[in-house]
Formats: sequence, C-alpha cells, structure tokens
Amino acid sequence: MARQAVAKSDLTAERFRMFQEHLRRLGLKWTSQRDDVAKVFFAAKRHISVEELYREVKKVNPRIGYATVYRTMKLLKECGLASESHFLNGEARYESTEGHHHDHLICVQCGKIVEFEEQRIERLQAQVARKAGFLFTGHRMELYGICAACQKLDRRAPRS
Amino acid sequence: MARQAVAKSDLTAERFRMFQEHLRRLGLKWTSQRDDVAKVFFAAKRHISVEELYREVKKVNPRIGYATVYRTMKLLKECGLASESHFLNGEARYESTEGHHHDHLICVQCGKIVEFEEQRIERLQAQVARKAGFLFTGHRMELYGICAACQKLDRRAPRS
DNA sequence: GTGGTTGCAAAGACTTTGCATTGTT
DNA sequence: AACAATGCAAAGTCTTTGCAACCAC
Repeated sequence: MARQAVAKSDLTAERFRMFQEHLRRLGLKWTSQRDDVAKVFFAAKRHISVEELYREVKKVNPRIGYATVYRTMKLLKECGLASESHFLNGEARYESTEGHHHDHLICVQCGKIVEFEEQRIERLQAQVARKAGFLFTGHRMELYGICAACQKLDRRAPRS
Repeated sequence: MARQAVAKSDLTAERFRMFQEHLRRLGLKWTSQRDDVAKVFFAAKRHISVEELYREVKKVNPRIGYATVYRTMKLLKECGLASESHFLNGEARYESTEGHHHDHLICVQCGKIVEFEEQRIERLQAQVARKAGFLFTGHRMELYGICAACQKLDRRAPRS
C-alpha cells in the first residue's frame, strides 16, 4: 500500500525525479499542478492531446487551467521527457520519450494509430544524415494507409 | 516567345492540365485567381507557406485574399497536385507532388532543409505497413540533425 | 517575504466560413 | 441567367501572454 503510493513503476518514478531535477536546476518550483500534469502525462496512452490531458487533470484537480497544461508540457519538452508531434491536422500531441523508440502507422480513414519499430530503417536514416554532413539527432516518421477494418468497410460501401 | 508563354516546362503544363481537368470533373470554374495561385505554386520552391504564397500571388494580382489561397490549395491537395506538411511548428507548408518522391532532412538549428530519396527505406516502410494489414498509401518522414555549417559554429561558440 | 506560479481572460497566429458582389460558363 | 468564386470580415481553433492573486521556497 505504502509502496504503491510512490510510483506505478520505477520508470515513472525515474521520470518524476528527472522532472524535479530539471526544475531545481532552473530555480523553478515544484507545484501540485505540475505534479498532476506530469502524473497524468506519464500514465497516459501515447499521443495524448492537450485537450485530453486537460480533461484528465481536471478530474484530479478541477481548478487546472489550459495555460498551466501548456506551460507544464513545455517544461517537460525542455527536459526531454516529452516530445511533441502535429500529425496531419496541426493539433499538438505529446508522448513520453522512452528508451525504446518507435514510429507510427496511421489509418487515414479511422485515425487508428499503430506503433512499430524497424531498426533497418533507423540505420538507413542515420546513414542518410551522415552522408549529408548532418549530426543526426532524431527523426519523425509516419506511415499512412488504410487499416484492415476500413478496407473491409470500403468493400461493403465503396466510394463513388 | 510564344512557346514560353504557355508554360515553363512540360511538367508544369501537365499539372495545369490536371488541375483544370479536376475542376471540370467537379463542375467548378476556372478563374484567374486559381490560375494565379496554381502558377505561383507550381513555380515555387518547395515547402512554401500560405503566407509566402499569398505574398507572391499578391504581386501578380493585388486583389487576392487569403481565403482564396487557402481554398485553392485545398483544391490542389484534393487532386493530388499538392501535399501539406506541418513540420515542427504547425504552420502549413505545401509542396507539389512530383513523379519522384523525396523526404526531408532538417537542421534543428538553422532550419535548412535538404531533400533526399532512399528507395531502401521506402521498401521497408511498405513492408511494415503490409505486415500490419494496412494498404500503404503514403508516408511522411523528416530527419532532424545539425548541419555541417551549424556544427562549425557550435565549435566556435559552444553552448553552456 | 521574495519571486516564481496559477487561473482567467485577452490576445495571437493560423485557418475556415458567411455573405453580398463579381465572374464563368 | 444560373450558380460558383471572390474578398472581406467575422468566427473558429489552438496556443501564448498579461496580470492580480497565490503559493513554494
């Protein structure tokens, strides 16, 4: 019981430590709002949007404001714990950066997101960057397609 | 002289034809504004933003409005002649889709964009999608790094 | 107590939409 | 003549910022 209250996992606990350390380094303060946002974010499914984050935090702390969510996510980005994507529509979505990297395969019809990891692609990317004289720091890759379920629907009710 | 007025190249001429054909199919009209926007877009450097497009078209036709630029780009996207990206900040940028596909390598410090093409990556991507049961329709891939020039600058004036 | 933090509302940036007018077919 | 397209301004999104009250240190 007592242990459970500390953190859901060592990984999450480690993230909290990193976040707190980042704030301390900058002379910033540890507040309950930052704690709430970080908690929800670390526990959330990937690709969480600002709105989803806001709604979830609101359940724990109804007085949270959008501004604080944005400001906290900015801090989490700064210390490398969160990364931001815009996908197709431009709305920001966040995911926590983990040891194991992955990319996304997105259904253009229903929006379903599947994650994948492909070392051979990663290696080729590093190679491409190196050849162009770049110090490779990261990438973003999204594959688009129509998922199996939507393909079936299309067959039943084809367009045009 | 007379030939030059038709189009800068067969490729551009072909794109105009495709655009006009698209409009005709939908019962839409060919207007001078659509002509102006398409002309500027086909001639533009890649990754042109709405604002850049607007300013360029304004030189040719000062009475153009933002709404028309957006509306025309939407049509160009629909018929597959333009594709939209949001890169890091969420602002829309367009580029014309060409026979030969390419991806982007972006310097995170100066914003320089280098294009590249890597068939082996493309093949692996199609493979990944297929394995997940997706009908692969496209992708988006951006590699981030620090370009050679910025690496030199960093050495001279290092951070921290 | 000092100085960063918060929520709110206002302001910004980018994009879309409503509407009377204009232009294509 | 019919009806789509335009420009403008207003409205909509998503995000950031100004500010007085508040809270961590």
